[in-house]
Amino acid sequence: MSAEKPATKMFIQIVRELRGIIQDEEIPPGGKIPSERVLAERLNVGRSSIREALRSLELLGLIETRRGGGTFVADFNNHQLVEVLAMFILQEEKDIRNVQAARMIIERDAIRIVAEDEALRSLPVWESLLTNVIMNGKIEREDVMREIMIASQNRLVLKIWILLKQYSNEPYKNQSTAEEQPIIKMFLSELMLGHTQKAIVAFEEWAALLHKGRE
Amino acid sequence: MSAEKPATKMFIQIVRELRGIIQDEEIPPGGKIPSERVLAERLNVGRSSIREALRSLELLGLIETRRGGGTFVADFNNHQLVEVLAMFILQEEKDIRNVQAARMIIERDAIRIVAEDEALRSLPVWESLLTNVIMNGKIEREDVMREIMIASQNRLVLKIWILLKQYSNEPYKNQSTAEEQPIIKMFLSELMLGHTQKAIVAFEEWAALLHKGRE
DNA sequence: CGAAAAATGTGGTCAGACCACTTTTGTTTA
DNA sequence: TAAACAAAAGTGGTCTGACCACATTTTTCG
Repeated sequence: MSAEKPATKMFIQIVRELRGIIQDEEIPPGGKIPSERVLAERLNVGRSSIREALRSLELLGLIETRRGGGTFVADFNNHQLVEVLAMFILQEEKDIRNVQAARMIIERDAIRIVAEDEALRSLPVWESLLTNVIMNGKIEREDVMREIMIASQNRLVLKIWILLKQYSNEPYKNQSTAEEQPIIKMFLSELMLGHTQKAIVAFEEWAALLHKGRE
Repeated sequence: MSAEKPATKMFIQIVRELRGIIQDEEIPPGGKIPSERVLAERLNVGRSSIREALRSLELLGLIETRRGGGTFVADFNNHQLVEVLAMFILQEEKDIRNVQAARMIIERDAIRIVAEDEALRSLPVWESLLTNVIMNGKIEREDVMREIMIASQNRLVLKIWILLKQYSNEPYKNQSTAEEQPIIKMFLSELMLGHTQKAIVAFEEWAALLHKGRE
């Protein structure tokens, strides 16, 4: 009949209440949430139910817990979510090429973002990297790309990138070879000039070079 | 076994083990997971710890539970994830933008891949979608993009896309408006013709249109 | 006053107990 | 034999109470 079932699971309900509490009491990121025992009494449920809800939120990276300390509202920027999902989703991906492809998609776009933004492409870091290549002749692709990923200012994408990087597990450790240097220089130069397409072309040549040297 | 200091939280560890079990025993989507009591004994932990892990995965929509029935691995799709994350994060407009941006990066590249491949852009599905737009006038952006993601043949990227989609999915099932239709038609046409740039431009106009209609 | 020590608070984990519900099993019956 | 029914077993849902390990606060004492 119309008898109200607990349509939503208890722990989902608790998640809702929790959000209400955080909101009503204006607990800021980093702020402390009432203890599990207090919450249990306040919401009239068992502590274990409270914990199930809290653990869920923790897995999502929405709260942090410190043993002996308490539970705190997390900084929304560290989603543990990505890692956990990766555990389930990436696991079965044996095909490294897919990972590599995914990574390049992200990298390519980050380059575009940086190149097309006056402020971003003017960051001193590119000049610094370029100088480094010319002077020392050694630089790692990963380091360059990390700077670009960071510059592109999307933490979520950065997170995914780092994750893919771990999974692709490539032997890119090599110092840049003499063959690589002119490409790197061109890449960075075009990037700083805001020539998106040329920068991406150079980027792809660079990638192809490394890839070729491995088979 | 020695007294190991669990660097990672117990319930996270259990999540890992769970993944291993699902993998090793090749439990398919919809398949049944061992009962909580069995798992507790098998992993030598308390049932409550098992439950905390399971509840976390349930919140992520990775498993389903049926009271009295059992626990089952789910098919990644519409589950609490969106709702819960929205509940906590939606206020942070910035994060949503990041998700949306990440999603568009992937979509844009998938379009490129399809458009630049003779065989892919010739798939009958595009003609079918186009017809659908013209005849019924209604089509969802999500459905179109899903076809493109699938066609681009990178399962990993497809999965990431699904994840991001859940994160950012707009609550409204907006049918395509009259305003949208010409853009959709142009998009699909250019795609089929292999005009990558034009297709992407149309794609972005489409996105902008949807985005605009929401503020 | 300041440092050491004790008390308190908090999350982490476990064990056991019911409950409500579903599935399986076993028995009876048409 | 086959269908229908009833009993038993299995499973998730929840609560309680008990320790533990660690962190913070309070008290005590030099």
